[in-house]
Amino acid sequence: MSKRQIKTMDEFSRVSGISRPTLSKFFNDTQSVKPTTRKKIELAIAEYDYRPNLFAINQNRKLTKTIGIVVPYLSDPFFAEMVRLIERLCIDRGYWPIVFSAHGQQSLENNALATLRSLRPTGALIAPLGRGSDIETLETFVREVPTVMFDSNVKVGSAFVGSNNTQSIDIIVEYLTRSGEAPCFFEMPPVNPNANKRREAYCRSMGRLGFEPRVIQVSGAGWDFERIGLEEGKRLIKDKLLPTNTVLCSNDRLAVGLIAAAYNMGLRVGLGKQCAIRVAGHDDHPWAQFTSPPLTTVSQDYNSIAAKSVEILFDMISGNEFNGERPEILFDGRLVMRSSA
Amino acid sequence: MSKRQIKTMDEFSRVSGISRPTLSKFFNDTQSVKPTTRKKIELAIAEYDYRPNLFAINQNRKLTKTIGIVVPYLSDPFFAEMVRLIERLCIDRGYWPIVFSAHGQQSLENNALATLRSLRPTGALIAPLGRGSDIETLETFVREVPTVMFDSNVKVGSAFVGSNNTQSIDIIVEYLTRSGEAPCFFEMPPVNPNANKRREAYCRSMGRLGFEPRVIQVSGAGWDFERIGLEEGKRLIKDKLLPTNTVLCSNDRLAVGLIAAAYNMGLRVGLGKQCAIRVAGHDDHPWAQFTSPPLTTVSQDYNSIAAKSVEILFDMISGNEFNGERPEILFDGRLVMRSSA
DNA sequence: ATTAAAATTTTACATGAGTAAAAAAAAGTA
DNA sequence: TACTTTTTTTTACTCATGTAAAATTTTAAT
Repeated sequence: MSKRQIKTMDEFSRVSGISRPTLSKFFNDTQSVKPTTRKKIELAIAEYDYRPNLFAINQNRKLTKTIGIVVPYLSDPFFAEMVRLIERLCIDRGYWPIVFSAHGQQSLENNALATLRSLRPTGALIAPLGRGSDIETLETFVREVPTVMFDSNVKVGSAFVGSNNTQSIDIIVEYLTRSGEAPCFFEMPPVNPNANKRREAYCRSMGRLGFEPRVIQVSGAGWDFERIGLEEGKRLIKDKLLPTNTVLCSNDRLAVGLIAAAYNMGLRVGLGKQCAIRVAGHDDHPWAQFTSPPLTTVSQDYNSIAAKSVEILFDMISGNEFNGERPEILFDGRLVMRSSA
Repeated sequence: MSKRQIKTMDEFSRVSGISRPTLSKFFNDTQSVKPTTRKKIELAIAEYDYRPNLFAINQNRKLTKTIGIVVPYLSDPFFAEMVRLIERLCIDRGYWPIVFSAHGQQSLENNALATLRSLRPTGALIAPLGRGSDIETLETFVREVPTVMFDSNVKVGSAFVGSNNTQSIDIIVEYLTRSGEAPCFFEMPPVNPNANKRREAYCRSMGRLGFEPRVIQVSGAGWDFERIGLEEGKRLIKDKLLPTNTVLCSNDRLAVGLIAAAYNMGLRVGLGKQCAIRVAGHDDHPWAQFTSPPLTTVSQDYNSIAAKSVEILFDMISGNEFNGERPEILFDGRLVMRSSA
């Protein structure tokens, strides 16, 4: 390594003795040049430590080889994990994923979309804020770049991949009623369509099983779900406002807060005789296994959602129109029985 | 909005009636053109929804206006939060932050550095993997781009910002010994210098206070700290291998696991008479407030670390050499008393 | 109205690659 | 060896913006 600093492909062409167009071919697809040439280039790279300038590369390509990923809240382990999976899948296909987080704010989501747009990406995978999203901005965006929406189904973009909330809520309600008292449903004001879907699914499931649905909606805004679960949970317990001793939470983060609240109020959580309250969640968040007691929940199929989103996106990119339809693919959840319910 | 699609600054120049160089000036610094001109441009932007192509912009600038952020593990809420703060600070200075996560793997860290390098960023903020980092790659990187290291002090790069582990461990050891039994120290094989610093600080503090230090190092690799805390914690409790009933964990994530382990083994955690074990952590992770019981810990000063890192980076970018010295700035921790210890 | 200063426009070239077409060289085959 | 096919080189143009220098226009001040 470390002769002099090579900055351009032209210089690198001179020192390596390979013509620039051939180098260009090589950097776009290593396999597209003869093995002997490839060897020579790879040796020269090792010696001069040259890498093409990403800006120059992407400016001129019509296919940018850039994929935008936008999530509402990167500090939420669900999205952190989804991003990890999606990033990997994009890299494997030779693309360059760029991640943006809206940090829960519409202005930042719009900002991310604007920045992303000016990168002229090949495609984008967006988990929108949901209720907080600026639909018009989203629509402008998807008109310009092939986009798959995931997680939260705002009706924009030409495809959606997410969880089958109806099915997943169904199995957990079914489990809870079967193993004990029928649950009430604990939620905060919905931030996205999933939350609504889940409440509706809960009501239907309860109805079908012959129980009266009981929805407890507490106040609270933002993405600080655990805090809301904790504070509102304490209040509900103190004022005895929970209609049942089995609580199905709209998501795991809320459940984490509620379990903390129960502990704080001296209520033992779990399914044993000596327990005062059962708590269940939804998502199988990374934290769910480390609550005390571990959280019974229903998992979202992270891997399938990520894989399918990416697959559909690349279908779209290669011109597949899905017969003019907007595919909506939902993956089933799986019951994860632990000891909180 | 929505006349025809404007794709280049040239087109935009024609439809807006403003010359291209003036537009260029405007997009680089809104304030650098006359108010009347600015108004005209802003109106035209609103009408035609034009944004300059980021690749073309950055290719040609010597100052790229791009800042790279590299963290070892984005799913760790500590880093997620740091990224959030740093991103914001960079944007406020008119720069474009790009985030990379090594996902705990050396190959991915190297990959991120390579990609970042080919973006020719103005500067970079790196929280290295630590023990898993490829020092040579890091050194090559920092030779080329102004870099501030944070969180984990591998001795590379021209500045470091992090926590004062000596001080922070000191106050929690002091608190624990003062309020009850002296703690043992629970750790896993160190992934970075912080872990070592903390163990050493623990031993010194204990020595100074006249206690015998007792370090319990369990096995386990990777970044799945909670799992290690849970599984090894269960083993330690079952086999009665904990030398004391007060445990100071090397970090909060380990403590989260240990609290779950204690619950699982029927041990009540807390500082009351009827509690069997006290658990304390380090970092004040976002989750620390939602364990059962809430975790007593010592906070890292997220805001100061982020702010100072960015400040120093921009100092470096504007040519400040710090008299040839490598500044190492450490922020003190603050004791966060909750009920786990 | 005159003059000076500030801002904008005109003109022209730079950046670092992608890419197309024709010519040349290398490899494979009969 | 001659011929065909594949690969590489040569040449030249493109992309969308940055940026410098000179000419022009606008604004402000006298």
